Amino acid sequence: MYRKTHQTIQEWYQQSGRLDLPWRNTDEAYYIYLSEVMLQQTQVKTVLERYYIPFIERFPSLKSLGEAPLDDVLKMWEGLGYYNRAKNLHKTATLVDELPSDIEELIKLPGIGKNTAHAVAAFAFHQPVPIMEANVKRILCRLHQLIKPTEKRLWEIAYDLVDKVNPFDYNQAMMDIGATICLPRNPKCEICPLSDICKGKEEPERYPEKKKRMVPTREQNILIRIYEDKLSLTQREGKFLHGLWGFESVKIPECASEYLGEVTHVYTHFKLNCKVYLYYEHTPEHSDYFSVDEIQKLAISKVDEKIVKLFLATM
DNA sequence: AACCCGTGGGC
DNA sequence: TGCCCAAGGGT
Repeated sequence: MYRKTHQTIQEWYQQSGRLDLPWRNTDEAYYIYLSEVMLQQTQVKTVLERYYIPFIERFPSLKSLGEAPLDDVLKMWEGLGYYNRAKNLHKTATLVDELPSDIEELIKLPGIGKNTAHAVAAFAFHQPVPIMEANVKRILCRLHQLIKPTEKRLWEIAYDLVDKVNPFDYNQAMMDIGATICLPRNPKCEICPLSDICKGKEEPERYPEKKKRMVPTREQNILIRIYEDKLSLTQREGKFLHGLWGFESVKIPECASEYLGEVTHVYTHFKLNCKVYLYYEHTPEHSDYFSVDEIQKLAISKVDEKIVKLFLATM
């Protein structure tokens, strides 16, 4: 089954695949696992140019990662987004000495879902299983003209199509085909190695259904408390920007505070509009205070980075 | 199943 | 510009 298709995919991969990606040229399971977590909902270019190598240099082994303070891990993750990934990565490093090879064991670890478990199994342990990320999903939808498929159906198709002889190259190839040929818009069907078995190539952009997003706007008042030339920041505790340091959000700014200006930021699900106020404390409150230099050593989010810049620009 | 969780690329 | 979207996981 699919013998010819598998051969075509393998030939395409050797000719046109992204063979030089660093996580494709290592046997170290930790390095492969790390790449899978960093690449969740994150483009290859971002991970490749700014995060993957520095993170490995700072935390060269699962052991060193587990022994490090979470704040250090978050600092290396700063700017990459979805910070629960860093928290779960660190947690997993404290739980195991080595990554398990079984999908059932991998999926029990925090931050490893069905896809990442399959990816680690296929790429680190060369198991004959398919993966199921954004590129593969789009390809499978087009191959079978699926507009809004269930996860179950997608996995059935994936297991049917996977090349069990060379699952590593097959899975890497599928992602490359999705990233360079089977594009969301204007796919290059005329040069696609899968075009022989693709039922959706006449109207590829019909599959799968586009996501529609609501982007409401939220208003916030940010209060920068200053005491002896140092700024007050607190470490966030909820799910949002977990573990990162940031400025305080208040309902009503202190009446003696000075209006600095506005900062905006766009997230996936909402737009944030911050009015920033400055307030000089007479006595220190129960939060920590940092100089601008000291703030550089903390892990903070993009919004708070913008707020620091606004503060510096108005001084 | 649907929603929350960040940031930046690319058009 | 504004919008879609990216090697998803947790709930």
